[in-house]
Amino acid sequence: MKEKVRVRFAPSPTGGLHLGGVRTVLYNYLFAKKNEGSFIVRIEDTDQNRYVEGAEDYIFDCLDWCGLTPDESVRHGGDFGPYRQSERKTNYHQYAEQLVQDGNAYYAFDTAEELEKMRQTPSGDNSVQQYDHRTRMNMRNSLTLSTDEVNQLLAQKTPYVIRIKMPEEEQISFTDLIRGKLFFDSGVLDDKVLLKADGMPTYHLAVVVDDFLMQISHVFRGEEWLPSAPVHILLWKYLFGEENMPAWAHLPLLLGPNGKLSKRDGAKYGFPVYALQWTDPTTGDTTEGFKEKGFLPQGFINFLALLGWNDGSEKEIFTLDELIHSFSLQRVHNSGAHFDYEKAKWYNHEWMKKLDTTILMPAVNEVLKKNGLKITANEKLEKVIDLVKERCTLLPEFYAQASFFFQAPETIDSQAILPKWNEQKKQFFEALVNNLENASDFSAGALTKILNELVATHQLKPGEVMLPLRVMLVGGKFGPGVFDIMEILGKTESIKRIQQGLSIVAKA
RNA sequence: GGCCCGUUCGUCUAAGGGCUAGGACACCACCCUUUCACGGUGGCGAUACGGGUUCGAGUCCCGUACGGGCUACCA
Repeated sequence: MKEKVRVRFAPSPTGGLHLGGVRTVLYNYLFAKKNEGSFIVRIEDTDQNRYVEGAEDYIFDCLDWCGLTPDESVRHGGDFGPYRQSERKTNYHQYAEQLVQDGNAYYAFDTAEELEKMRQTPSGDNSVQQYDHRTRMNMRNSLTLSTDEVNQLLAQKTPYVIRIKMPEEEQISFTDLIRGKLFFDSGVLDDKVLLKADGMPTYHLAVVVDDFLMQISHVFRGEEWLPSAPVHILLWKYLFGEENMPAWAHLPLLLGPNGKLSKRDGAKYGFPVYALQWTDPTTGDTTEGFKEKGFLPQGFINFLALLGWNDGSEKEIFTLDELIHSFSLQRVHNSGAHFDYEKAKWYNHEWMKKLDTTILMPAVNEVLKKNGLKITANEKLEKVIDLVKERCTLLPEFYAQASFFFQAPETIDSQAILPKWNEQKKQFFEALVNNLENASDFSAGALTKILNELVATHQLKPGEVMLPLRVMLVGGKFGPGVFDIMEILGKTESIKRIQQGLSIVAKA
C-alpha cells in the first residue's frame, strides 16, 4: 500500500449522475478525508462516440451541490493532470506496445464482420463464443500472421486493435477490501481489447495506466467491475508490478424495486434517481433530480451514506464531518441495497428539522419566489420557517405551509365552519375583532389570554372557536398554532382576515 | 449458457458460536395536540432451504434454491 491515500472517482460523462454514482463518490470522499488523503476526479471520456454535451459540467455541478469537493480534477487543478483521459491519449500507446513486445498482448486486424461470424459459430459446449485462447488462433492477428504480414498490414495503416493475451491456465487472485480473497480462472476470460482502432485505450488499459500515473492508492468502484478485475490485475502485473497495485474495493450495487436501479425505475415509480436534473441534449428529455424534488444535500448525502454502511451504533443522522469521522470500509456491506424513497424522505425531514433556519432560508425563499410570492422581510421569513419547518418533508411543501403568512388565502374552507356556526359564535367573533383592535400586546401569550377571557363571557369553550378562527386566518384545517400565526401576521392583517371570514360565512 | 458476487422483518440494517434475534423507515392502534405535524407508548413483522461441525449456529463448512452483476473496439 502506498503511503499517501489517493482515491479517484472516474465517471464517464455520458448523462445524468445516478444515485449509485453519487454513493461511490461519497465513499471515495469519506475514505480520502478520513485518511487525510486526496480525492481526485478523473473524466473517463475515451469513447468518443458517447460524447455528450454538458455532461462533464453537470457532474461537477452535482458534486458542488452535494458538498463533495475534489482535491484534484479538471476544474480544481493538481499535479497529476490532465484529468481528462481524452487529453492523455499519448500516454497509453506506449504501454500497449510494451505489452505486445513482452508477449502479453497482440495486434488484431479482425473486422466487425469477422468478429460477428466468430461469435455466431457454435462452440460445442453451450458457452458463448468469445475471443479467447480457444478462438484466437483462428483469427487474423499477430499470433496467427507472420511478422512480415503483420508489418505490412501496419505499414498499410490497416485498422487494428491491441488485445491482451489471456493466459490459458492461470489462477488470478486478489484481495478485495470488502469481499476478501477472490479467485478467477484466466482460461474462461476473453482477450479484451486494450487499445481501440482509433488509438484510444479502452477502460481496461486506461484505468490501470492512469491509476499508476496518478499514484492511486485505493480503488472504489461498483460491483459491476468485479468480472473485469482479473484483467486489471494482470495488467498491473505486466506493466507496473502487482506490489505497486492499489487496493481494490468493489462496492455493492444500488437496486431499484426490480433489480438494478435504473432511470426507468424513477419514471415508473415516481422518484428521482439523479442527484440533479438532467436534460438530454439530443432528445431534450428532462429528468428531475433529488435537488429539484426538494431534497436538502445534507439529507441526500446522509441517506446515501447509510445505504450500505453504518457505524455499528443505532445512530442514523450524520453530518458530513461525522460521516468522515466514523467511516470505515470494514463496515461497508457486501450485498446490494434496495433504494427506498420513503426512507430517503424521512432523512430529509430529519434534516429539515435539524438544520438552522438561516441555512434553510435561501432554498425556502426560492420555493416561495417560484410560486409567485415576494418576500421582503427576512426577519419574518425566519420566524415563519422556524414555525413550519417541522411539518415539511420536501422543500416545495413550504409553499403550502407558509404562503398564508405572506398572502391572504384566496378561498377559505367554509364547510369546516358552517355546520356548527350560529348567532352566538358570530357575536363572539365580532367582539373578538373589537378586543383585538384594542390590544396593546399582540404576542401569542397575550392573544391566548384575550381569547380565553372573551370565550368565557360568551358562554363558549375555546375549542368551539379555535377551528373557525384558524380557517379564517389560513384558509383551512392546517398550520401551526393559531396564536403563533396571529402574532406573525400582526394586528392589522389578523383583524382583516377575521372580518373577511365573517363576511364569507354571512353570505354562505 | 459460462464466470463472478450475494441472501436476517416489505425496505435499510444490528447481533462477528451462547439474547425472548435489537433498531430505523413504512403500516396499524393509543396518548399528546380542539387543525396538521412534531413527540411519546405499544403492535405487526426476519435469520431462503437441506445437510454437516459443535454441548451450543443468523454467525463456520458443503449442497440446493433464489436474487444480482458481467459476458462490446461502453464505461
